[in-house]
Amino acid sequence: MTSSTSPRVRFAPSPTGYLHVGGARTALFNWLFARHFGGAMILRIEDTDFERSSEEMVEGILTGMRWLGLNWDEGPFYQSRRLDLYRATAEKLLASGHAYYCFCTKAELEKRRAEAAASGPPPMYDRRCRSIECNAAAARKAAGEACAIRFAVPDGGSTSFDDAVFGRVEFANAEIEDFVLLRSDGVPTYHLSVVADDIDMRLTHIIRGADHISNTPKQVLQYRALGAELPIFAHVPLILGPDKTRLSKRHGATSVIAYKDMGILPEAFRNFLSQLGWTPGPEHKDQEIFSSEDLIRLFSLDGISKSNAVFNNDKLAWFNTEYIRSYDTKKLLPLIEEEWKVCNFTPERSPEDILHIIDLLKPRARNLKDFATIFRAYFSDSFEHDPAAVAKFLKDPATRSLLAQLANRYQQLSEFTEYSTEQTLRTFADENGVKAGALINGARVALTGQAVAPSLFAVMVALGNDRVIARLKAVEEIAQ
RNA sequence: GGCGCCAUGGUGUAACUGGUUAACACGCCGCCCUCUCAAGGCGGAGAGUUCGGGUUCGAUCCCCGAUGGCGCUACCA
Repeated sequence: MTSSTSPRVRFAPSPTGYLHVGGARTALFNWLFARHFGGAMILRIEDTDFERSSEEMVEGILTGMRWLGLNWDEGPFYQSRRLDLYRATAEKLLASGHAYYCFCTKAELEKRRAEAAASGPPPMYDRRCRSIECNAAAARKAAGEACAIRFAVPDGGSTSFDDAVFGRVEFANAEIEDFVLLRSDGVPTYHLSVVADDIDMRLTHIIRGADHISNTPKQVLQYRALGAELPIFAHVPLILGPDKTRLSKRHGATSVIAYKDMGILPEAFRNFLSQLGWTPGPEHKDQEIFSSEDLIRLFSLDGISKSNAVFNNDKLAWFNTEYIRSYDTKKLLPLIEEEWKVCNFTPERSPEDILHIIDLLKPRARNLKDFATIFRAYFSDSFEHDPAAVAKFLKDPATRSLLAQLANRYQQLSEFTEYSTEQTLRTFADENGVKAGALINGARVALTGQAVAPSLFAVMVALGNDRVIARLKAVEEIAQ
């Protein structure tokens, strides 16, 4: 592929908040598209709203992208450091008669808007400054009067574009306001800076949220006025909460990092996000688990859906268990160690034992946090017994007493294997006329603190005879 | 309000350019397995494709309208 046909895309978040799931998916789609075609992914920080932007949020966004494994090829570029480009672009538009100075102050505009709203008509800018003669306007500006620069939207006709997802979209020019390009303080608005940057950065495809569809004609108008070639627009449907309103804090976690903190695997989250509003086509309709390589190979704009998608936590949880289950244990270990660190938990087992235990446990883990909470007993002697589990399987004094006696049998065992431990327990149960199940269930709680665990005898071997014996002997001390 | 977009079970999606008992996954229910729970196996409930017209031999698919949802409507992005 030659460089002229190699696509260039960008993710352009505004650092007014952390990376949220909608933004993450937009970033993911851009990334998949770039990687699929061997193009370039550019990261641009849209921080022209100085009030609301912060360096901390930029860091948060970068952290989120790194967590998801979405790397970029150029940037991050900061719009706040490219002000000259925007001013020059505005000047160009001014010089070619596509823009004009507007001396209306913000207060005046607000007042007029309020009045207009009362009487009915849509509160669009009335274009009053458009009729000020060029020279007169220049003179006023030279005299020090504050002014913004507005784009002069054509009077009649319409503006349209062909969206790669939505098809042809058309807006009557009469519906488009003479929007501000450059504020009176010389800072560009979004409308100006996106276009100036998208042109300057030679972007070929603009993949972004569908909330920008209505802004697009304003941008198309600028491309034309600037004599620039239009990129291909691809608007991605929005991600909604369970109540079908736009995903927000009300619905719980919106920051991508919150999902990391919840114990979600980045690969699982990425796979889940990829399925929101995109499908690889009918030949893969029975498949939902896709590796990054699959996703990159299969991704295309045609697979993007037009309707909004609802974020489903259950489905995400399912992806997560699938990924944990099949994750390479050695690669899982550092992620689990991170969870331990967060919980101030220190394992007391050897590295080999830890690997073996993770292997045993990962098929039934729901998330990474499990290893630092309900699975503690496998890694350390300091763990709590779940009161509900104790009440269910250890409330009978006879069971407790038998389990303590069982410890003595295990003490005499010459080899401690799944087979020998099971035989010992079953024989012991027979001799005492109780069901093996009762002892197994009780032992499970005594050994792991939980009513749920892998096969008991596999657990015993993983724990080792010393711990098994000690914990069984201590069964009477477990609080009821 | 105006403008734009969208509309398949509870959720995510499939159904080649109109012809299928409308498919798959998550979730839900039941059974099997069994030392618990997951997993796994088997089975089930759940949509006639938002509604109403039209075109057609035939519409989830094309057209019109309605309804609903979402988006935009700032010197925010």
